[in-house]
Amino acid sequence: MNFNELEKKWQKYWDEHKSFKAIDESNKEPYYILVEFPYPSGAGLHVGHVRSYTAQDALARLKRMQGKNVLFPMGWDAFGAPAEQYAIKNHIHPKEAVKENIKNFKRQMKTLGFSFDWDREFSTTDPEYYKWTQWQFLEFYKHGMAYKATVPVNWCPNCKTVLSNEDAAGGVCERCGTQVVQKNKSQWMLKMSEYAEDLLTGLDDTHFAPKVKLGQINWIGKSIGAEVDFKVDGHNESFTVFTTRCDTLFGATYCVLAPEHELVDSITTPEHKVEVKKYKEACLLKNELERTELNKEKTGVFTGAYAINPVNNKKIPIYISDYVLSSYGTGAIMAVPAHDSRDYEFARLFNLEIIPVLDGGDVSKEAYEGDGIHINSDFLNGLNKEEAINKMLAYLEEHHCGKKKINYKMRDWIFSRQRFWGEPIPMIYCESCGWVPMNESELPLLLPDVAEYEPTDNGESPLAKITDWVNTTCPKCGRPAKRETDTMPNWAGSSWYFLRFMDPHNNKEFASMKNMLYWNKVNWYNGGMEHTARHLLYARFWVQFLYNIGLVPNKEMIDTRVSHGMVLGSDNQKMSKSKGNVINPDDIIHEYGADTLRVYEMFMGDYEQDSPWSTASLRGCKRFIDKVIRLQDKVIDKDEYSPALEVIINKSIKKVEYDLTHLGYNTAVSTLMILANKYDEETSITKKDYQVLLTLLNPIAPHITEELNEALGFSPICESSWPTYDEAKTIDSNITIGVQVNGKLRGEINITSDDTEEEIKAKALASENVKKHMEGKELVKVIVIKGKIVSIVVK
RNA sequence: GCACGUGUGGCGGAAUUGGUAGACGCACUAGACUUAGGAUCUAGCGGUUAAUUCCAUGGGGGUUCGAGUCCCUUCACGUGCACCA
Repeated sequence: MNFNELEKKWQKYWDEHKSFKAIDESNKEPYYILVEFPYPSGAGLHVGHVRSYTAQDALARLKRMQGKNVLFPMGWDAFGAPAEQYAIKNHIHPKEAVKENIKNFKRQMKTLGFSFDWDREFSTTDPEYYKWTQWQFLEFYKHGMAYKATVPVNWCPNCKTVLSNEDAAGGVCERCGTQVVQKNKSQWMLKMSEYAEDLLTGLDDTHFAPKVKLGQINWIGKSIGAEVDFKVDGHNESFTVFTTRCDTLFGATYCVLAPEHELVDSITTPEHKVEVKKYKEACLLKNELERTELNKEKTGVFTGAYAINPVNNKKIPIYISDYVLSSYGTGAIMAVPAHDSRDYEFARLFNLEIIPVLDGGDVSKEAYEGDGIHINSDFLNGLNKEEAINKMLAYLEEHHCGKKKINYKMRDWIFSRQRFWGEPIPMIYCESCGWVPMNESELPLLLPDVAEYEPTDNGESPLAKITDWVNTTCPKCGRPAKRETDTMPNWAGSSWYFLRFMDPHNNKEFASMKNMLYWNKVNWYNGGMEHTARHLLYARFWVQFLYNIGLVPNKEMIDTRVSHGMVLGSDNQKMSKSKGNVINPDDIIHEYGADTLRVYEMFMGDYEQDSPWSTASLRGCKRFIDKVIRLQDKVIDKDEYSPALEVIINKSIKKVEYDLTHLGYNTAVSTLMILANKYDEETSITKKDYQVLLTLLNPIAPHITEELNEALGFSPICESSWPTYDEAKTIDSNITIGVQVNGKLRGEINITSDDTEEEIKAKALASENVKKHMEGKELVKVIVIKGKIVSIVVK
């Protein structure tokens, strides 16, 4: 039978026997393995998907054999811009395109033999699913967590559309090349910043990889500092700055406001008005990333106004500059040019005063990070950083001009998109009642069928053009009202899909507490490195909110998060059509079989690192599978391990089991290659020897191993148990270790497991080459590391 | 710029976490079998040397009996940075 036939045969077997069905509330211990569901693009499954799905599939198959009730689901994250773009181009409803793409993705996944529980499949675009996404949005709203605010967006005046930062890279529209401007838009926001501290502390309840935790921590960006109030000279107004170093206040020689700061217009003196206006306009053309680029030349203008430094009443000038962001802190800073490189650069540019307040070098000497004691600082002189901060905080609070303040970089979540292909936000605007939530009973609010998907002239979602849909009545007062035409971001549906998998067909709740309590948490969540900051943070925020209103059982619903590297083209670059380096899994499966592709993708390199494609290396994996097949000719009918193979078999079971649960897929494969090579050296192997190899390989290459196992007369591996190993039999009785003299390897000795330290020492000193290198020297000491090495020190 | 990650043979990568650097695989070389080979088998495969001689894990320094692994410093590349998913 050729591999394509036998793969189909087993895929059919698994389907018909529902071999991978997860049973709600079974007596077995639950184990929930989640791999990020894909965006079903027209390009079909990427070999990168194959890598991570195979890895999780292997884990799922292992855990099932270990007696766990495994939940390993798959679905589709199908809302989003690409489908909408495709629809605009081809005048086809995204719904139709998505249906086709899902069909193709699913076909491909089936040919790879992934052990998903297909009974739990859904798409975020299913009304039965997005009904609950909308319902949850209403919960956010009802609990005061959703609100409208005006925020600047990237706007292309030519395409008349809102652009992502990515589409507006370099300040020009990616599609038409027009200069992008910043435009204010009223958007729905979720109060994620309120959860900053909880999202930070919640990490303690998870087992995310350290770098994943760090990503979360950095995104949240907590900093402890102070707010300091500055009066504007000659005005009644004052403004507040945020600083993490209030102890350097005596060194503050000027202030900078963000160009958008609300005070700018009122404090600017008449003779500076024109210049300030011009500068503000220029800033509108830049996005945040460009503004904060440190290596660019600092720019700014003087407002003509002065602030009063609250600790010494000195008049210091107020500038505006785009290196200060309105979105961080208070949108205003006090500048301490002696100890901050950005402030220093700015001060040099405008010839502003520089007063060092920390001993031990100023910024011009490139040594400003040192926390020297305070100088030129009145009551802080002689104090170190911590003492000075505390004393300054006490001073500020006592004089009512500042206070301790914790600041977070993380902002509220902008939840509106001016797009068609997303979940409609179930809110209605009524002239007399304002924003009114839809009645829950009317959910889902369906996306209408329309012919045109282009945005409107003022950048609103195409939904705004569908007056039938937009015009409705106010749920509160019954008068004519209009629906919100913005839709939700793609992140919405993926923020809670893992909960739905626990109870995917529930039409009364998004998921029952009963099911969520049974499955408890996602034990193992795999996804791309690029999602470890945002998607994970959004999902955790969403869950924590649901937890706080009593709808989910745990504050954190994801226990372990791991991430995978990309599969690059053979040219070591990201695969892309334009580079012509794309590998289509269909072609590989057809020519080499799914098992070969699976083994290769596990073997190709460190799972967490990017790895380039190599068809030559893939062929090597095909040879390995062929070797495993050939080994069946050596099988003799005997139901115990060959004595000569017992140790390596026990070692291999242990190693493969460890590797499959610790992201060591490549070394799991190499362990099995070594085992197969060892078998190959024998003239015969027993049935049991062969069976254990097939079982260990099964999670990675499920089809061929089932076939060979069946030929042995055994029942299917997917219904069997994972082999156990005997720790005592994983240790070789004779091993070779190295002997070093003064740190250099000078010989090898054979030792047995019951050699004493003295015996090992004696063997080492008796070794010919060792003796040669010790000649005429005085023995200082001999270090014996059991089972590893002997190190001899001579003088 | 900030954050994170990565640098080991011709290539992908191993290294039990401080203990024989280069497992396993690819590519390559020589040979065997062969009408044939993208098959199989055997041997070799970091550089260097008369030599298990010396040098080698991006570069430089340090700690240690011993460093790819720890510390300091430096260079290069990759990824993310809030409307791509």
